[in-house]
Amino acid sequence: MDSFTALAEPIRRDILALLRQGEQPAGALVDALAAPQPSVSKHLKVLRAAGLVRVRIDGPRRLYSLDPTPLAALDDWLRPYRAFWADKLDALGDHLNRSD
Amino acid sequence: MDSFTALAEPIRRDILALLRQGEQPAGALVDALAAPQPSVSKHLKVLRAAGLVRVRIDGPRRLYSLDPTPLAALDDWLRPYRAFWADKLDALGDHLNRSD
DNA sequence: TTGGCATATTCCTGTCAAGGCATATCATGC
DNA sequence: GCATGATATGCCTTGACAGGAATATGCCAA
Repeated sequence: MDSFTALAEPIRRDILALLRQGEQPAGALVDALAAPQPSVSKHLKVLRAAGLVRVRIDGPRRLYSLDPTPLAALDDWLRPYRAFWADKLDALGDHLNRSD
Repeated sequence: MDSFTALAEPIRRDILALLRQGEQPAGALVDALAAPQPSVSKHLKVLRAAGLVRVRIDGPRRLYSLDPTPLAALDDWLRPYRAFWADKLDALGDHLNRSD
């Protein structure tokens, strides 16, 4: 599954957001998300397949961490579009929300 | 449909890429993509619903153009992750700085 | 108003992925 | 080895969505 598709699911974006705090065991994610354990496990599998997270085995636990590579690729994908909202800012006078 | 989901379909990203060249009638997109006309029309509808394109009526034609607003939001969504690939360049695995 | 071109919509069907539940695997401590 | 906790996997059902073909709508010209 490509990273665009992997990111299409809200709960998977929530997982990534949680992993910004650093490496975490799967159980911590289950607790934080208040989602069924098998569901989280399956979403983690998708994120792994898309290269968005890495897993490290620590005894009985799996420690998940963010792998930013596909996000950097997404950033790259956005590049040719940036001129468009830069233009919009100039032309329409800064009513694009920059505080968010 | 949210923009993440809208962007998950490759042909829709192709449409956006074509629209970087500027406003174009639906028919030009059909030709460029070599896809069935109803298919392109339906994908344009999804892109419209997600706010990624605007449409302007010109006689019998519909002229589509890029609306960068959701892409700017995506750029914003990426922001808290940028530190991660910046860090990766500096020092591997050093995610201790919680800048967010 | 009729015909023709451009585009949208509808219906149908197949596929793929998510959710829920049960169960399997794996490592650890006793 | 056995029980236990942590995590993954399998099966099943359901719903969402894409593709294709046919048709509808809308606009214009003659």
